[in-house]
Amino acid sequence: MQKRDRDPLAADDLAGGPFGLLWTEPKPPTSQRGGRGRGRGGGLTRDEIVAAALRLAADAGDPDAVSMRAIAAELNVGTMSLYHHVPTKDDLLDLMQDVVMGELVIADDELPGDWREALRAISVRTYEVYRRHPWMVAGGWERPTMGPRAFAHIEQSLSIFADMDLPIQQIGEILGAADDYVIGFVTRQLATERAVRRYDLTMDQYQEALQPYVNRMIEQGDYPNLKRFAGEEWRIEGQDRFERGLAFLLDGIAAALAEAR
Amino acid sequence: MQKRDRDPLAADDLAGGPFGLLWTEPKPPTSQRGGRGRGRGGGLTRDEIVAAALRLAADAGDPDAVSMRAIAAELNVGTMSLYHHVPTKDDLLDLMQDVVMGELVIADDELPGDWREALRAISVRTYEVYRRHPWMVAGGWERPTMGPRAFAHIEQSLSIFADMDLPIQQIGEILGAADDYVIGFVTRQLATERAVRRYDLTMDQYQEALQPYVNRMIEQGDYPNLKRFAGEEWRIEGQDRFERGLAFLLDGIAAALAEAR
DNA sequence: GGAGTTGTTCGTACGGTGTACGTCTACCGT
DNA sequence: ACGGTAGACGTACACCGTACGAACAACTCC
Repeated sequence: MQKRDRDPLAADDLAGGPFGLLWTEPKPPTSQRGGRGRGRGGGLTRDEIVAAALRLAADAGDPDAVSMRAIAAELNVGTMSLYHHVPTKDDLLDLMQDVVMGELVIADDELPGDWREALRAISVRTYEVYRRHPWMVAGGWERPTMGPRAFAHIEQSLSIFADMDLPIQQIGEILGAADDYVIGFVTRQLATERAVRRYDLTMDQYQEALQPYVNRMIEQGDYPNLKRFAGEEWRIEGQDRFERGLAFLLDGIAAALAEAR
Repeated sequence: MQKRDRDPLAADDLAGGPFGLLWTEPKPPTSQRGGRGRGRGGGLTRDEIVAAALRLAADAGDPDAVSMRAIAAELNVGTMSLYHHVPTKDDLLDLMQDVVMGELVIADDELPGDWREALRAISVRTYEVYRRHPWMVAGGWERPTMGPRAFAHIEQSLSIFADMDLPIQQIGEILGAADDYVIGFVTRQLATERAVRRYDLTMDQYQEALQPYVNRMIEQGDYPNLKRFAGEEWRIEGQDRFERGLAFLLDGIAAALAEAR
């Protein structure tokens, strides 16, 4: 994916910096038409493209399934037609990402009042959303999401500390740490699953294959501590471990907040 | 990158499962020769390939710089020659990854005796290593590293809890949480930097461009909490924030360990 | 109504990727 | 001396993102 030439002095750039391009100047929804023939107002919209891309990414769990050609085929449209609505594939990924960011926002009446529970809820939600959209972890991430829905998410995250009068710096540290943990967990979990899929195994088969290999390594190397646990069942767990690690983090944050008081 | 056909019943597979292939059956170091002409014993070795790939990945920070053609060119060798020493590019990434895993291991006399300080040291080291090798975060990750050097790293991680008599399950949770946090942090940090590079800006320019955009968003939307902090300086920090978040996590772990006692 | 403008679609082409397949060559064991 | 073979290599295929420019329908203006 090579960088596209961008005139740094283009009017749009001056208007809103690199950020304004996508979000502040949405293409007007061209008048719908039945057919998709050539000519003006062909009915193809940016939203349609984003939706199709999301559909492709969801159907195949594989992020590579999202290619400009595939999206175009999905919409019965020439590949290059897409580029009139989206400057670059990276930008398209940004747009997709922002749609997903919408799923991060928790309904107001479901957000706990206690900051700890609220942050836990948001983190769990984030975890679930990333699991639902693995391409967001593997692909994209070219730009820290700055679309409108991302703002809504950030706003909600900030709101849970609203009545505590903390400096923004500290809030940023806390929210950042939680985000880091979540996406780290998902990244590693997805990596394991991709590894399993690479050999067309199930998770159980993978574990079974891993065991004798590890034993062999232990035998022929000097690993006293590994050896100590060699016999025991060693499971790669899912959401369980996620909650545990998150609890560590939240406890640590709580301690820091209590101390500062 | 499409999956390569793999005969699931091949002899090697049965010997060591999917794991044995790369690590337990290294190609013998063929007798070195001066020239690289055709014929037997051409002097090209797996180690050489891995080294060249690492060199390429390091020179250009870009993980895309590592292509089979580029590696071959670096070695003055035909592209397809590489495939006699490495089954797949993914496997090559695994090999590269394992070399880097070697950098994770801390010299024994530098590893603190206290578990907390030791885990901190390992996490910081991990952070530094991933920063040095950004391609490991963006690329690879197809298989949780299981090479010899990875074992050394795991062994060292386990060693810091050796005298505490904890169940393996709990140790796994703790080490896993630390790893998750670290790679999450690096992933997000690298993402930001890649975003900045996408528009050929420096970090400062990026921050400058971000500010007015955020302000504009705040003005035209309903973001009371964001608004509260709108005026304040908001910096995207580096290692500082890493240490802070890590401290949260370690504090939480310490609390859990103290309670169990 | 005719002419020009403008917005959109789309075909072709370029340079890149990973790698399957078959061929060639120089060494090795006999 | 000679066949077998390990290893290097050329070609080709199917994919990717996207630059470029032509084709065309609808709108605006005279």
